[in-house]
Amino acid sequence: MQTDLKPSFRQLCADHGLAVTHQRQVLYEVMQQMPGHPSPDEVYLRLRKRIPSISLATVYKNIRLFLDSGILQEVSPHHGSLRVEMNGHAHHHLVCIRCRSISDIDEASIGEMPRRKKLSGGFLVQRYAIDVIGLCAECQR
Amino acid sequence: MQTDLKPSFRQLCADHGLAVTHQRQVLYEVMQQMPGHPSPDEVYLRLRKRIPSISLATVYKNIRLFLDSGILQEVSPHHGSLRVEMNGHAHHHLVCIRCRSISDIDEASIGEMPRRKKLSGGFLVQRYAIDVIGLCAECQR
DNA sequence: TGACAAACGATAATTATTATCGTTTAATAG
DNA sequence: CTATTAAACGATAATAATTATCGTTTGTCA
Repeated sequence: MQTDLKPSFRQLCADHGLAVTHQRQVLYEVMQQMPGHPSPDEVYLRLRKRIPSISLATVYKNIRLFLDSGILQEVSPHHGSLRVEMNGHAHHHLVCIRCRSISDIDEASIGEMPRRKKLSGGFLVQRYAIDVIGLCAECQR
Repeated sequence: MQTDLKPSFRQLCADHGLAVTHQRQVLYEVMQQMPGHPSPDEVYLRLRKRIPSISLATVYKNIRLFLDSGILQEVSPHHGSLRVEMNGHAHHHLVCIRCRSISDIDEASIGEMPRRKKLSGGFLVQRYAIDVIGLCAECQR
């Protein structure tokens, strides 16, 4: 009996020109079973239960591959290294997916968010940080 | 002649219980002159022009101190390590400043952003990533 | 001014991630 | 169905970013 996850992953790989390996297949399945925002290490620990011989490097390599192919997305578009915010005014960020540049944009220029103090679940809102993700003028050619 | 930056920094330190050292003072001044989103290393390179003997560790220690005191802010509330987004639906994030947890919230629950295709400067919008920053129910006590 | 805690500089340690390389495996042509 | 070959694997070294350690120096406050 074939599970119906396999064919869809096989298709996904075909669409992106990736070879279908056992490791990749199980990696993908394991991640699907981890809702939320797992780190590569967390994925690795889970994956080892199904493929004890798997390497952490393989996990990193394939997660990067999935991200670069657009099969998966990162939680933060700029998680790389610490950046200090030196713009004192209320503003948000334009993040270019190609050149990775971050530029500032006035809150007024993109429209205000409807502000609420409390959200469902009792979360107390302090501020909104909005990343507008797309292509900057330069990178559109 | 005293520059009027010094007294305000002195006050800032007093408010947050920090000692006023020469290194800290110049670090702060240098960062103020770097609009945008400098990295610790970029700050270090600039700062060395004014205090050649300064250590990179001192830069890191004091930036962290400033961040923890709330004197400065980070560009991204979750820059730490790579996180994979496994929630397929359109959603945004509630980021707790205390426990660092990231939970998902439906786009509908926080109100829609006014969507535009193009922004001033020719930026081509692909999607919005919104972080609602504040305190989760747990951390409010 | 002098004592003491805090901050400094140098550098070791840690963590996250990527690169290298010899071996194994999947794709596919015959 | 098997042989060829490029791609992927596992182990591990290398790199980059950040934090910890520790002996010395400096700011704070009595």
